[in-house]
Amino acid sequence: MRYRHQVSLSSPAPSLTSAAVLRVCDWFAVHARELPWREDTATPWGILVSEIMLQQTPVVRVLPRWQDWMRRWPRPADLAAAPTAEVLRAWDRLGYPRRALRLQECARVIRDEHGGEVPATLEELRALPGIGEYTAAAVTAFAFGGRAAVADTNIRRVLVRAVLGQERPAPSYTARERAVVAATLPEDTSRSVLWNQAVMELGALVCTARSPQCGSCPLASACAWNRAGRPAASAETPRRVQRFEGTDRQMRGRIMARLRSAPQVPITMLLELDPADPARVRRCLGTLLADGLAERDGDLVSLPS
DNA sequence: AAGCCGGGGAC
DNA sequence: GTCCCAGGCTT
Repeated sequence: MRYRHQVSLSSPAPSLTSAAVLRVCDWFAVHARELPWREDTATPWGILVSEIMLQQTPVVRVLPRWQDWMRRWPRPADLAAAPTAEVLRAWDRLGYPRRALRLQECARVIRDEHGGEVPATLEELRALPGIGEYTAAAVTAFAFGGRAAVADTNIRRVLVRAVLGQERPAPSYTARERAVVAATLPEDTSRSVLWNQAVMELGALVCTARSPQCGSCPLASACAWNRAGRPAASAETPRRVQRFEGTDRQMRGRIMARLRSAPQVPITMLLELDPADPARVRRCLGTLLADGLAERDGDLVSLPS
């Protein structure tokens, strides 16, 4: 285990009672949404694809893209062999298209180094492109039934409220939070898988960021934040939400949308995306070319072949 | 630890 | 207009 993951034994992390854990699992059995990547027929590959698509992207927007994607590329080898331009078009407007590039790289590594099968261990998953700490744990748990501490934005928020009594997590995943997530994870493996799913769903449906429905929460009586009167977060931890309007990120998105719409696009047409500032378009196009999201052939730009 | 990377819907 | 969404990668 790496040093920064170690927890001081002198201050054991607070946790939840086993009764509270059971209440959340019971709640999940009744209220869980029916999502296609949760069906018994879902493959590890399908679950991995869903996790990548769901990174910073709401479920409702992922659903149709995932269905099309899995119908088209049901196995890693199928995606590995696809033209990258088609992969990026299928990604459509899910956002952060570098995820689509990494997903295809991921498929190629799985084909070339794992015999075409999604690896089942945390370490092997974490080594795949586009798979970080969260996704490796999620695939371990949800695709292979392994015991792993899953910590997405929902689980972090629920546990920070219920255990630490704060309205919302810090911007970065702190060692303190990590200790709470680990301490709360049930020892029993199958119970841990259910727990991860249940807390995540609770955060998505009840313990939401904006208007938590504490009245119908199975943790209400155990929740430190609720018991304290749901105090607002201190102003010391500012939101630092990223601006979008007028940024390079927005322009990159506009360029990508234009590239998806035709086999090739003249640079002159791309420059018209911001007639007042063609230098900005050129700068953004440059970063897209550097990222491998676009290709240039003379005056023509296209998605990568 | 901080900054960057899309896009859309809820408020 | 603000905030949020099953995060990851680079510096």
